[in-house]
Amino acid sequence: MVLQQRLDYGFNGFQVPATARRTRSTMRRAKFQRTVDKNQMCAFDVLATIAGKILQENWNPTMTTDTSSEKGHSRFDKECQNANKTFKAELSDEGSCGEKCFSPLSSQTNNPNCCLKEFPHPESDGHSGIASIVTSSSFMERVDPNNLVDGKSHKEMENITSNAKLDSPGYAEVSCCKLDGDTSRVKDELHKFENMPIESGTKMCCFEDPLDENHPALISLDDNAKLSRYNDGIPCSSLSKGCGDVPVVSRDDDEFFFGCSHPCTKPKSFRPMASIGDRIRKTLASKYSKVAQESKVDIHSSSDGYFKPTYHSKKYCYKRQRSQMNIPLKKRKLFNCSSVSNSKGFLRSGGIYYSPVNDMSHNAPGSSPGRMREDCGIESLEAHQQSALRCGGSRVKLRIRSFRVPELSIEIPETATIGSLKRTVMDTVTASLGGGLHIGVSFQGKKVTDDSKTLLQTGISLDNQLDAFGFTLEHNSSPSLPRLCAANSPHVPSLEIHQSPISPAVIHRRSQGNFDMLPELQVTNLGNFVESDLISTPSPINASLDKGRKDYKTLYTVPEMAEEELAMIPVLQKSKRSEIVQRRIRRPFSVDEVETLIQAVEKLGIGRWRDVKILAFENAKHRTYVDLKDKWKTLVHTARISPQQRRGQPVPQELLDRVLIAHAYWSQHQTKVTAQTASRN
DNA sequence: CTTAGGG
DNA sequence: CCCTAAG
Repeated sequence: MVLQQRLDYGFNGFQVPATARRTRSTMRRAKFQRTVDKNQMCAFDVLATIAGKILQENWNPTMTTDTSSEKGHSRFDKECQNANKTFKAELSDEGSCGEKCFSPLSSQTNNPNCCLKEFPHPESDGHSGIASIVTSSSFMERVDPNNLVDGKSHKEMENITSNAKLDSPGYAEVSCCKLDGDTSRVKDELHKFENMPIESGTKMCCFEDPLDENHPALISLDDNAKLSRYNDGIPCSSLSKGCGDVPVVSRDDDEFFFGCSHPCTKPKSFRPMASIGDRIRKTLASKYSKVAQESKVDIHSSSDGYFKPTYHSKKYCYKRQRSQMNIPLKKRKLFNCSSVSNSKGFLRSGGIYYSPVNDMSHNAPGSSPGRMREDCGIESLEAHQQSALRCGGSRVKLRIRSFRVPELSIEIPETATIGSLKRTVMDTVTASLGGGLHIGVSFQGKKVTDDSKTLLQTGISLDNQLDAFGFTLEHNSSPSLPRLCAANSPHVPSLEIHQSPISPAVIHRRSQGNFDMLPELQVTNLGNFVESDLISTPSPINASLDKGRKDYKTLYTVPEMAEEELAMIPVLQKSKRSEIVQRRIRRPFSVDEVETLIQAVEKLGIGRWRDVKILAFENAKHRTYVDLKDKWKTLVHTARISPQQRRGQPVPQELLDRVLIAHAYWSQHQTKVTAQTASRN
């Protein structure tokens, strides 16, 4: 058996650009600016739309190493093996919007006089939804790892940190994962803003220098913008919403909610989602006491060396989405927050995120640097407001610096290619985003739960300390613990270690509202902002806590093992934690197996799959009788279709003929028996 | 737990 | 290959 050392990457969140991206080279932060009329658009809608817009985009991971643009396997491998350098995982939009592909929107962002762009509603339905937008993106946020680990050098950490989030440019390189949005998407999504007033462009132009790289997204909200409409339970984004399984909510702007503007081929059951309001209520009921949900996306390589995420999608119904968006439809269950166990299933969604407070001007009073936020689903997004950004007497302008997605964890072999790594990251990211998102709003340290309140009623006004205003992205699956952007009462999660001979050691965080984690990690979590680590540890021994690593929040090490053993991990985790649901690795039946199956069925008949299993596949542990039944089903189907329609490893026609014969015989036999039984009765 | 059937 | 109803 070949043992293969694996690298385990723990991404504690990708950085998602606040708005559309421009060129990769400029790496500017997008600014996003909209105007909302009074009472026409609730705040949640605006945020939801923005978040959804961003997350709808197709992401394509781009790996870069070190600070240079050098790419390549050898370089990367070297980096990984040294395990003391950093890498950057940049997710970009598949090159579809490269430098040659400026949208009208982005192409004007450098012109201060033309920073606004109006996009009339494409549909000539009388609506005149127009939004203003300013883009000036800078997605590269760097951090000096040496400053994060209590002075320890980065090399001492013996791992690769990933995605530290600081907003100060000019630091040494650090690995980070980013999601770059496609500018054109912004334009598309702006169409969703119907019934919105047209605001004079000149009114908006003066807020910020579009060339300023640090300028985040801007949202212009009316003071009286209501927070209510979001209560209708519409998620702002849901990548996993295939046309079929997810209800397309009938709503004026439902097209925005993913993609299914075209009728689905198959109507499926309508499964309404819990409204955000309900979830918030539930959340408050368990305020600060629930276990922080944390999940990982584990990716194991199959025997063919191709890396597969935990889940694979089967259908792609996403508007403008490409095949890389492998969001399994069934996974939506795991995102459903109605069940705690389910919510733990796929995404280890309890990320702890350390909000780097490098921009002190935006800090809430009394908040300490390195304040910690505890998430159960998605990284809170930073929403900084600037009173200087006011425009008009009754509008509140918010600045969202970036959206972030929850922690991700992937695992790949050392020998994996960069392409494999990209695919892995891609799958992981898309999977994590697949559950859809909700927006949470907190103000002055308190979660705003009444969606029907206006901003004024909530106390959000121009003269407020706007920094006390925070937004969070929440998974649909999340139990939705409240997350506070004001760090007055951060609840520090605890740690919980699970180790087994096979399953990786996992440190789970548990939100208890108090400090009960290991002191060492407490210090770390409070004092550092490193978002995630890449830990390459071939032995579970390294998973122990006292390794002097102070910057990690999650340890997830996988011992060397063979492929088949590796596939057992989720099973063990599932049985142990009752949370991890891992799809088994696909193992196509060989011709020999098919023949064996046919022989057994010919002998035993259909419908005795357990006997077939015992008779013919006793030693094939990975073939359950359900598998055999399924295989027979597919064999029959295969035999009935034309050879041109068949896919996969071809099965000899002779075997297929036997399948048909046996199936026909036993079907008839069974029906005879049934008929005889029925006639007897 | 097995089986059957839809996804 | 997953999920679930049904027995």
